[in-house]
Amino acid sequence: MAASERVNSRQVKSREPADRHTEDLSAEQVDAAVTTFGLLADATRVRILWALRDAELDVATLAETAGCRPTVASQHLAKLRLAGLVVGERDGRRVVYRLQGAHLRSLLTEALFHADHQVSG
Amino acid sequence: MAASERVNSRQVKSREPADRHTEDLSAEQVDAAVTTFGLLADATRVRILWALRDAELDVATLAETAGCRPTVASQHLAKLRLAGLVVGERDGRRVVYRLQGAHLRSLLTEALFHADHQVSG
DNA sequence: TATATTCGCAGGTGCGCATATGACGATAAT
DNA sequence: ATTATCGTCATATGCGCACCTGCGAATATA
Repeated sequence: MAASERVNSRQVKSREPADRHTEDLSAEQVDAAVTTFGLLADATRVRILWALRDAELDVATLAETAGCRPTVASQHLAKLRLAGLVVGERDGRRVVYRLQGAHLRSLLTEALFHADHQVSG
Repeated sequence: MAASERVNSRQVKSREPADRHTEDLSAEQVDAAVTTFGLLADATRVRILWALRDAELDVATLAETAGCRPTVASQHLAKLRLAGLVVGERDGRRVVYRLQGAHLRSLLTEALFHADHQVSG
């Protein structure tokens, strides 16, 4: 970012989430959304998250489903885990991952539905 | 899951969107979603798109809103236009942009609501 | 004048590779 | 029987390298 960036001084603080959609965006909100979008901007991660949409799977299974090597899947899962999008639980030698929160699920559905519209439209 | 599951041959044509969410993802679908996510993985573009959520604005206004220079805003708008997320119409010397399709709107709302949850949670 | 396009550069990211950590099973020594 | 050691499988991590992307500056176009 340039040093002379005009800071969007939004001092509105206490608003209901009901009319949040009318509000301007806070920097943290944009940052969080951008981070999530950035993580979703990868085919392998999308396939991994989609596989985790309705199941808890280990790294090897996710790798096979996503069509990548377990090492690569592990790297992606580490990023997703650090971002709080997934959680992993040890089960013996394996680690079983699952989605964190319901928002991501609906977000994925919405996005891929939108994508399907774009493809066939 | 056996080892012999590979290319999602896209022969399923007539499916209801209702059980689409149970389907496997096609490569084109993933590609389209990843492209969209990639475009949304930028703070300036998110702010631009959010500003276009319920209004039609020109480049200068969008630049001021997004906190960037008009040149930069134009570059972002060019990408968004090429991807079909926005459309621009000439109005004299200016070009007025607007969102294309309702899916993007709901996707933005969903994502930023998710982001807001992450921030305050 | 307002937008658009092109080019060059710095920064970020995914992948392949090698390696480390951790857990389970088997086997052998005490 | 206990435990110590080895080997292996599953996952995680660090490194180097191409590749992509956003910004700035200059230029073109309407």
